[in-house]
Amino acid sequence: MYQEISEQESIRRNSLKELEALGINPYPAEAFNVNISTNEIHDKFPADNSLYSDISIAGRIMTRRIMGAASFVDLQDSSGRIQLYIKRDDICPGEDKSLYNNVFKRLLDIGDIIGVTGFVFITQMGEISIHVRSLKVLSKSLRPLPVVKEKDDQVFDAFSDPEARYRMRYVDLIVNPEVRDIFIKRNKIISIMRDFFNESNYLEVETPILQPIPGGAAARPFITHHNALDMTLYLRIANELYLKKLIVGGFNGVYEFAKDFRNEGMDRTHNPEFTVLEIYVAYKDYFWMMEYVEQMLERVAVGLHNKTEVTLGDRLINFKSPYRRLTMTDAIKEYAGVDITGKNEDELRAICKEMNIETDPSMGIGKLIDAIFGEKCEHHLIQPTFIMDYPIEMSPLCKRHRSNPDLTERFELFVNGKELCNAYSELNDPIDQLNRFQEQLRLSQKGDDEAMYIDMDFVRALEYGMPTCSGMGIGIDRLTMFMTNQPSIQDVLLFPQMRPEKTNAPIGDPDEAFVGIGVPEAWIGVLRKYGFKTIEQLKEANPNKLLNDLGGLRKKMKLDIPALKIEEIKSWIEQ
RNA sequence: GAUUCCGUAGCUCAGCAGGUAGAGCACAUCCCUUUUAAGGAUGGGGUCCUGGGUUCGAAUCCCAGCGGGAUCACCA
Repeated sequence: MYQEISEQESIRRNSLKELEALGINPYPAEAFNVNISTNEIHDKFPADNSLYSDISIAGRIMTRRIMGAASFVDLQDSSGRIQLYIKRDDICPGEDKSLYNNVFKRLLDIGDIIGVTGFVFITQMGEISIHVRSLKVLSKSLRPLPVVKEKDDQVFDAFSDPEARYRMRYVDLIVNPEVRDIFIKRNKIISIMRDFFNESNYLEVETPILQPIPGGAAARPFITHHNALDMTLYLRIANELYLKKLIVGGFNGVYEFAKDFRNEGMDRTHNPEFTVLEIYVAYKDYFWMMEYVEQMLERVAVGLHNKTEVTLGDRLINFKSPYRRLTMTDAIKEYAGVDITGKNEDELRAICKEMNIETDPSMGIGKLIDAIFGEKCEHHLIQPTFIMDYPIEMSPLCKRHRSNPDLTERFELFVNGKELCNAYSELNDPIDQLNRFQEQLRLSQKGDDEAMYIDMDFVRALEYGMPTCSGMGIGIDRLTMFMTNQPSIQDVLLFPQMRPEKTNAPIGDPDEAFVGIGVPEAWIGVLRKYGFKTIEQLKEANPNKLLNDLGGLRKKMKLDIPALKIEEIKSWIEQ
């Protein structure tokens, strides 16, 4: 196949061949011994300069400033950048200057990966740099990297096209250091949480992603098929039921950082696959869990920022505990100005109508209340706020409220007007659980396509007895968005879901095929430019028209190649 | 799904009362031994997203499609 490449790519491929011709392997197999990183040098030099006379470091060439027989290179490794000073007569001590003149100056490019040895010094301009004694090619880059420049914290020509950044995250990570930082912070968030749970002696577990019944939440699942078992399987929408089965099994506390999958819309806060932390702890209730969440988030914020306040857009969010607690009824009273206590379905529908909130007939009491809350309250909840005691219809896995049977012991934590956590005193009454599942079934028959599936194995587990228990789920992607001040979920996912790219696959027949039917090599490029990518296309052409057009192109492009004869063209086509 | 904006060189972008496609960086050749958005000289590089239409003529105007962003709707 033939792949169209740009001029710059073609130059780099030629450089690659030249390197090989010089006996330099552009992709060597052996390890390169690195004994220091760029940030270590910046941290410790020159206070501790005795250590930096014999260093060995590797990274990517990010910019070059060539000044005759000496050059400066910005080398980037995983921790940052450092300037290299490369002097011809230092890396080429003998008569042969080709390593500098040819290899470094001509055959290496921005984006190539090299290893160097040398010593650290400070230039006249005051920049800590490495005076290079030897240089080795570690990997040749065949595609030109976007060149981002910077002066006085002002960035020039940033690689900023979101589509290109998300599709080619590797390039984004190379040239945009703040992107790398987001993902380092994301990892740190998870580590802090994991440490926190482990200190409590809770057990990290793994539960099935392929589930026969997509339980534990209400959402449209991705559906797949297992061939050997010849059965439908679903990618999990939640792992809640499995984790609770483990509490039945006798673990005191279990947690899982889980990828969940939901076959729904995508936007700034939703990706079809996303990460959720769920944790379940025996003998606790939702009051205990609120305090645990407060401690956890405070610790994450301090771990990342050394303080509990976190900047989010033009707001400052303070994760210092305790957080405000508000029942859903009180929140609606406060922000919507109505008391929903004791209201039936028709009355709630009337309230919605009055407030211009859209409803449909499938909505029960729970969904109607949720609609009012979503419309009138959520966006007010900027600082971390626990909303407690949700209507029972909305929470089929949650324990009935200890003092009001129409409510559940559930809370959600809202931050910046968005839901961050969801937690319950878990329902452990197997008979009530089955009734609630059956109620969900009725809702789904009524037309609610988000009602839950019934998992009879889960009911059976509860029948063996689950201790009182509190569980909590928190969206790791959203938490990362809050903690790193990113407005879009795509910016906290390394590889956000995208529509397939227009194929950039190789098109057309290779050079050999054209040569095979007698086309002179010099003409192959012209034919491609003219639109003949395959032999088949060429054979359908009119020879006389082709002769005329190619002759015209030859003149226009000032090609220094022999003109074609009609017999030649006919012979290609007739072969 | 709706509305709206965008798609031009490797990157960032200009060009759009329709008339031979531009800049900076990057790239190539040359000069330059402590520079740093290095500098100087010269040069090459384009399916103007795709397909139709209007027109003597379309990157530019119109229609459709593809891809992306934003807003809204949907979404435990």
